[in-house]
Amino acid sequence: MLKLTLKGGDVREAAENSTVDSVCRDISMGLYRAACAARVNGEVADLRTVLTEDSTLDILTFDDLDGKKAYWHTTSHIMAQAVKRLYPAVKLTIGPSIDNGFYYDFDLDDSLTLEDLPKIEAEMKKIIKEALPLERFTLPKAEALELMKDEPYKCELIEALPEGEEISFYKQGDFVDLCAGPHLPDTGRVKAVKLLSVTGAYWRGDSKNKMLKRIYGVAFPKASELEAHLQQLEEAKKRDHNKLGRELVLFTTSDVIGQGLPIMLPKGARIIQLLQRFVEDEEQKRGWLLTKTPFMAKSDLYKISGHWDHYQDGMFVLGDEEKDKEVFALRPMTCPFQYQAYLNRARSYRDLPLRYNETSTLFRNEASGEMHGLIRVRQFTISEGHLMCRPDQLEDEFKGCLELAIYMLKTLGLYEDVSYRFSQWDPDNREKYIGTEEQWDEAQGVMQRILDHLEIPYVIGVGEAAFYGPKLDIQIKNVHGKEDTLITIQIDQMLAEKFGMEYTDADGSKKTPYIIHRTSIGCYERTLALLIEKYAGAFPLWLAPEQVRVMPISERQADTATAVTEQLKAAGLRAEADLRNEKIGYKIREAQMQKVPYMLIIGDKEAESGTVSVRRRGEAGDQGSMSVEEFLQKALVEVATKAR
RNA sequence: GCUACUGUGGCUCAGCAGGUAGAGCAGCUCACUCGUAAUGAGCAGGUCGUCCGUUCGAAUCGGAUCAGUAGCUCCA
Repeated sequence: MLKLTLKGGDVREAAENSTVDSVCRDISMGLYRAACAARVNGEVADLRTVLTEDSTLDILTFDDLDGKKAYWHTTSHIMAQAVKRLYPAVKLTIGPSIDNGFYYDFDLDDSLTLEDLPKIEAEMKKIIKEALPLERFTLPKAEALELMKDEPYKCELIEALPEGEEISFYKQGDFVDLCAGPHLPDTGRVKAVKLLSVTGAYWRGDSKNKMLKRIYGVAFPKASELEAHLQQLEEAKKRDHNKLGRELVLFTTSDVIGQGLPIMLPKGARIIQLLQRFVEDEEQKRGWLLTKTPFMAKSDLYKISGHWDHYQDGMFVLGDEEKDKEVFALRPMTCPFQYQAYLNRARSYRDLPLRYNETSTLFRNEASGEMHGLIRVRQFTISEGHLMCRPDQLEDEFKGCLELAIYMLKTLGLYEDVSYRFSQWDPDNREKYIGTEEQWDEAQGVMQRILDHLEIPYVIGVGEAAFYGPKLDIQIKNVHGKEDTLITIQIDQMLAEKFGMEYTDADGSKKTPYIIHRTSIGCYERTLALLIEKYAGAFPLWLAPEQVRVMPISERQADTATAVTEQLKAAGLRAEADLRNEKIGYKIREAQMQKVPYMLIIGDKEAESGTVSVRRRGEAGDQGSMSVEEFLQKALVEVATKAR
């Protein structure tokens, strides 16, 4: 008998060579039905795995991440089988599970659109009904290639595997796929499936390769869970900043202005102004010195920095090098400009750290398909900063930059939604970067020591570094689950060297300073986008473009309403009066839709007693009456504390 | 840039086997007027993204282009 240590620490006996599946059945039929995969001695494995030794055994259900992955991965195989049945000429590539479902990439010459998905779903349902068992087998490389001889992409994958390795396959009915597993025991385990979208995707993620057709989908053990998930996707779409931001008249775009060039309307511009004032004031408190540098420079500057060689496609170049005496380019980054400020005079070790900040507008010629609402644009304004310091100051200064970023995120209420990425270079893609291997090892080593010392929980992003150095990126997901960088803090010595930046140390020797590139709140457009989604347009009082709407119940209180509005405005609140002859319910409805935080309602009773009936956005009914002064004090405190 | 989809008044949409546009909301005007998410009536508003083509005739068909969306690649 084998001794199996289960999740709770319970030990269970099982006959030698029994399968995980049969152990599940012994434990309970409920578990047997819910099981998706197992973790045997820490390794994720199929339920059909044969147990040959004493082991630890975790049964993974759909509630476990790895259980979900097996479930979705099997669903992707079912989809591939269905597509193969409907389109026999299709060539299979890869089809993994992802965070929120699965996809499969197909090479198919026929067109494939959203309208084809129900047909594929119907075929999948047949396969599910057939409850085909998934059987695992392995082959040596030569035989694997022979088996997959009609699947060129599979052969390419097999060729890349090391010699001598047994290659695993999964077979369900007449469908065989190269796959490491694990998988559900049979296709009948999948219950509710929905195919969501069909898009293009490059083979092996390389834009030089052929573009394949990718189908995304999701599946759940219960139809009700699928329904709830689809409902959630619909709800998320309602928070989409690109829709909400336009509805709430925060921004717009114009065909004749161009792609990636949003127009900030008064309400959006006000929010950005509030954010900028907040950031600049906070940076000043923390010892940052504001610069204002030009939006463009001669090509000479970018030739020194390396932008000309490494970033020219991303820049808006004004003029033609062949014809014109001088060629300019709009700045894609602030670094070389602020370096010129440093180079203004000789620097001593006593001058360091030197912290330069700037509310900096940048221009990047993004490829046409990259633009997205306010998240990815061609002109944006960033809370930029460059900090020059000595090696002995580097860690403290890095920490200071990080603390500032965290303070900003916490104030905005975004902190709980972010994650850290340590973005490193890709040594196999040298032409993307400047500097030597030694310089990269050095810079990344320094950064890693600091991150580990500060106990920052990060994931490593290989190939995500800037061309001049490694980055700590603070990542955030938008309403569709797509991740973007909100904030970045970088360590760089290479550009400092290129620009001949130095300081005189205590011993009289010339040294190159470390430079920290950082942003405190990211770029305002992107941050605004994420705030719109975070709050579904209902901004905290301190950021709301309109903070108070004053509403007389009838014409009789119009003068009082005007006077109250003026009083609030004089005290610094952004207040508007709604003097239209509309029913009070109608006015409230409109203010609610526009997400105005406070509504002040004035009837005869209030007008006579000098009070207002206060209603808070999103709440049913009024909070009660109070004097205008009392409301004003309350509101001003809420603004000052930046309450959320 | 690539693969697909989309583009009708400020917004949401109808009209599309080709015969020169229709609704609701918003706007404006008038009437009503004291109580918590839509008071009533009327008016006005569109060269159907743009350009070229097919046709006696195009919002409807074809092409190009611009813009938007999803994803890929790239990136803050």
